[in-house]
Amino acid sequence: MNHKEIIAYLKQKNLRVTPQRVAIYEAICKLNNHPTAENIISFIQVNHPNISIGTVYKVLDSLVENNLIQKVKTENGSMRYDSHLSKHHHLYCIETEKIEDYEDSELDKLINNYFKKKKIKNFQIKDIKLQITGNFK
Amino acid sequence: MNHKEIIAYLKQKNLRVTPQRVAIYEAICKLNNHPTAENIISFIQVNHPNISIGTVYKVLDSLVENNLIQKVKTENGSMRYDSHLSKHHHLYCIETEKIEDYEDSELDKLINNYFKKKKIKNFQIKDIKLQITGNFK
DNA sequence: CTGCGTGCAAATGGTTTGCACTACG
DNA sequence: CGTAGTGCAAACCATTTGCACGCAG
Repeated sequence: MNHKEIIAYLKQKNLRVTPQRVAIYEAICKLNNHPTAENIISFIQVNHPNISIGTVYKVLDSLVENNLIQKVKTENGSMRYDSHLSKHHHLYCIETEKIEDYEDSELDKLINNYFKKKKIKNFQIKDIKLQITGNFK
Repeated sequence: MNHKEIIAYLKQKNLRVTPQRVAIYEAICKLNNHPTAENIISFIQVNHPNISIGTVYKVLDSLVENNLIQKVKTENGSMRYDSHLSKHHHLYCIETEKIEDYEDSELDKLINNYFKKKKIKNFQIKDIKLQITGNFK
């Protein structure tokens, strides 16, 4: 998604278009693979030296609220952000702490079918996410 | 697991038996359902008024390292502890933030079989955990 | 113009750390 | 007795908040 498209997208979502918002959203798109707030900040500070950390967090929150991005929590507690919106699971690399998206509609179907037959008692399922840990080869 | 058994268990794991350790491990067993460090501290402080927060965290770390308990991270980033060691998944209640264990060897078998056939390219799976979110009825 | 968005700096909160002291084995 | 464990308080670090100013609509 390029600059113009981002601006159009923000407008369409009824968000005020500010240079900071555009930059932050652009950063998340370019920094593929779940950047932390820190990653985003240092990426942006190249072109926006006076953007403030507080602002970044505020913008991230509003992007999450308006469903432009998703928040992913990690093993060590810090948050990561993902511009990839469709339902997906995550691969966690034990060694490098890298996180990658994993989409697999066949697997989703399998699991959904399983829970269609076998309900969990006293619990109504809303969503199922897999955390797959291992190593990239 | 009662007091005596806990002491025996710690010994068997080559851990020094101190009143603090016993109390903390006992607290986690009794406070079924994934207490936070804070939950544990306030539970223990009834009988051990001068136990220190730092100590609790240190003991929790050593119990985790020695495989007496497991660490579970939550949505909001704080850690929870679980004396339940066998492989299991988690049910997250959206409304109450309650976490419950979910064991289902049939499901595990299904998923393992699936990934035996369909490998993820460039990734070697070590473990798979499901986060099932929804509501308790 | 009006109010949302921003920058700054201080506050927060859960967790960690350093160090002198204590007590388990 | 020697060393691992403890208590305390200060440090950490990612994130949040409050407030005055600035800019988008």
